[in-house]
Amino acid sequence: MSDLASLLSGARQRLVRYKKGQIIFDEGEPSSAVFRVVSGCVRLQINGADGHRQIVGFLFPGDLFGLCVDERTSSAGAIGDVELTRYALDSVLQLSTQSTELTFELIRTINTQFNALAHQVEHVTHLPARERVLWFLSGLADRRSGIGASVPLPMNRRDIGDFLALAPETLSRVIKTLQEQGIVAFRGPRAFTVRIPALKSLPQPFEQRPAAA
Amino acid sequence: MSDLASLLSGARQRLVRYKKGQIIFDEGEPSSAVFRVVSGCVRLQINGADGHRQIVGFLFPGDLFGLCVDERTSSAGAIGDVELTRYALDSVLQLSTQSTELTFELIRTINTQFNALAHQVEHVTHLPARERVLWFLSGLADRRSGIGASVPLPMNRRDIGDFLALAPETLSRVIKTLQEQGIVAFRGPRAFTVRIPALKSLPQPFEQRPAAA
DNA sequence: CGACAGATTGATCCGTCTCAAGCGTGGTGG
DNA sequence: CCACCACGCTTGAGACGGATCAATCTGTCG
Repeated sequence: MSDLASLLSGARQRLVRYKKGQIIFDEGEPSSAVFRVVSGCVRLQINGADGHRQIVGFLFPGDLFGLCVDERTSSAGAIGDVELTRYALDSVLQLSTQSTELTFELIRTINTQFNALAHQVEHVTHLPARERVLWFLSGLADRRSGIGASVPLPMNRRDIGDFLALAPETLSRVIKTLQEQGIVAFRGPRAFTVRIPALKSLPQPFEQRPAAA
Repeated sequence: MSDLASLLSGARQRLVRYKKGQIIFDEGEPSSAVFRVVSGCVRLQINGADGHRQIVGFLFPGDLFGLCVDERTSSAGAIGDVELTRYALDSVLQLSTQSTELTFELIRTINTQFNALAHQVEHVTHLPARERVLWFLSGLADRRSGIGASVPLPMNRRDIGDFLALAPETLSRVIKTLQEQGIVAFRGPRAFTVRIPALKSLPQPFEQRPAAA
């Protein structure tokens, strides 16, 4: 399992920073770079005409995103302050013609994201609110810390709602119920603990990183 | 704009046929081939634990699908009888190390599908039933024939419902209303005409093929 | 000419959204 | 250092869209 970061070390790159709420790129823009999260959290989103927003993915440190051939197919924004490695697109594609490994990893990456999104649709459309939230929280916990530990929640309720297709009010109510039932425990709105491993059978909302950190 | 079919002509391939309802591959299986639709229609789907099903894409002649690195990340099934070109995966990857063009097109293809899925989520989660159906039908019409002409509908109501996250009953009711309003006209359950171009601003539910047939 | 799957229609129920109002907290400026 | 303000989060009451359950209709194929 080769590491994307080292495979990309030969590409033209630089470290970039974005502040909370800043837009990294917008749907429709010409695509000229690929990014990798160094620290912080990024959201991929589709902006509906009516002002509604659908978040199609959260990216965490180590994740690659923004690999589009011509146009950006979604928008990306910083959830909190973030640091990213920005790779010039032509340079990455260039490099991939010389490294089968890289090509392979690139395809794997997009594939993984497609997979995650496909399952997101499945869950968001077929699961009731309570199960959606549980799926999200336990998925986050699995990826970020593990059951039992305190898990940081970088995004706010609206972000979570826009990911799960729930109104913030509904989300809040569901979380309250979940706490009353002792299934999760919140320490403030931005950190929680999953008490009961519960539905381990649920697929994960985030890519299970194969390697690397 | 290079043609995927010709770029793949050097890969190990053969023509395969599936009959109506047959499974082409199942989620979790090892991935050993990529397919291209020759004739008929294929659905990509995620099977939920509770028997629910989410269709994450319909594939039409010319479309490439099933490019997964290790495991199949979704299931694929034949909607009617279909003919596919089956390319051996190792052979395709092998070829892509020699052809930058192919690598490029491969990435573009997955990218396009990710894009389509992302917008599907947006529409299915934020649009009311009526708009969802309209989006689907006019998207199909645009891709398959053009407004005004009679458009074949290869899939049944359940398939459409599972794509739009609507119960077949609701779908049926919406279609009835749309007909009464003179917006669409059905000639039997498997062919329709869009009377009013209506909301052209809606993004398309299917990849707008850049080239090829 | 049956038989069966798919499609339609009807009546009712329930989950979630919406609108509206409180609450808490962190940040800012006096 | 404290008071204020603004934003995010929570809580409540009500409305509504779509799901569900159940029955009937239609076309299609043997």
